[in-house]
Amino acid sequence: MAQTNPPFMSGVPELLLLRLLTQREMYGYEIVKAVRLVTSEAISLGEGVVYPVLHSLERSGALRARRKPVNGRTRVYYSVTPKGTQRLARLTAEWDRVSSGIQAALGEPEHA
Amino acid sequence: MAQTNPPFMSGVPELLLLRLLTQREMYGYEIVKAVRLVTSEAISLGEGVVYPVLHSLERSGALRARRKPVNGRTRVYYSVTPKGTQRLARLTAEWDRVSSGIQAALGEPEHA
DNA sequence: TGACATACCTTGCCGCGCAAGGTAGGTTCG
DNA sequence: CGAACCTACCTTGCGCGGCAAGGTATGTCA
Repeated sequence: MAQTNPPFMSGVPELLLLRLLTQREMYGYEIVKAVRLVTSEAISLGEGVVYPVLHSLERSGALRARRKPVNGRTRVYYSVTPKGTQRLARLTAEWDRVSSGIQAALGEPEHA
Repeated sequence: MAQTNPPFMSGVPELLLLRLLTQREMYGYEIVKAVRLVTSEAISLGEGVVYPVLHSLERSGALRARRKPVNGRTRVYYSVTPKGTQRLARLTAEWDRVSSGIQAALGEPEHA
């Protein structure tokens, strides 16, 4: 009863974060709000999603973290490494595959 | 620590099955193969996904089951009830929202 | 007889995504 | 100076969705 590979629909938060960070360096709290913005409120990831994903991406070498004091408060800025760029490419391709597959299914005539 | 509402990316198997069954009455084993077909191999749902979803949709009144002997073997054909049609509409709308949100995020310029 | 396809089903579990809660500094305002 | 609220970071705990695996039974064809 092994659960070998991840469910086919997962990994979207990861995809979104990598994509955002490709455009510019950002910190967690900022990302939480940016996600709502760029997805036109369609998707809202809480901090309980964002921070863990950030940490795991850093651990796997897809992101680099840089602590930076701003106004006497510390922010952790993340930027995408080459490894992260690769990962983004893989996730994007997979997303395209899956979503266009679903689109195809939905696009079929209502009655055969 | 309550888990109130379902994760934003879930319910795709349900969506797919309802959509297929809208086109014609089908039985489980047939659906397993149909999903691969209509999604151009992009998505493959095993029987361990399909049957439980079928049962839960029936329990909730979205599907009606009809046992029908074919070649001395019994098949269970499922068809969509009005309730199921409503559910399909809701799921489709939600999928459109989410997937176009992601599309928007992915479509942004690589560097700001 | 064995192998393979059809056709149904359930069990068990992994891990994603999430709500909730916790810490701490900054500002604003009465 | 306390209260209320925003910024900014974090972890804990868990529900449940999706899945692999395994189980039953009939049909069929070499």
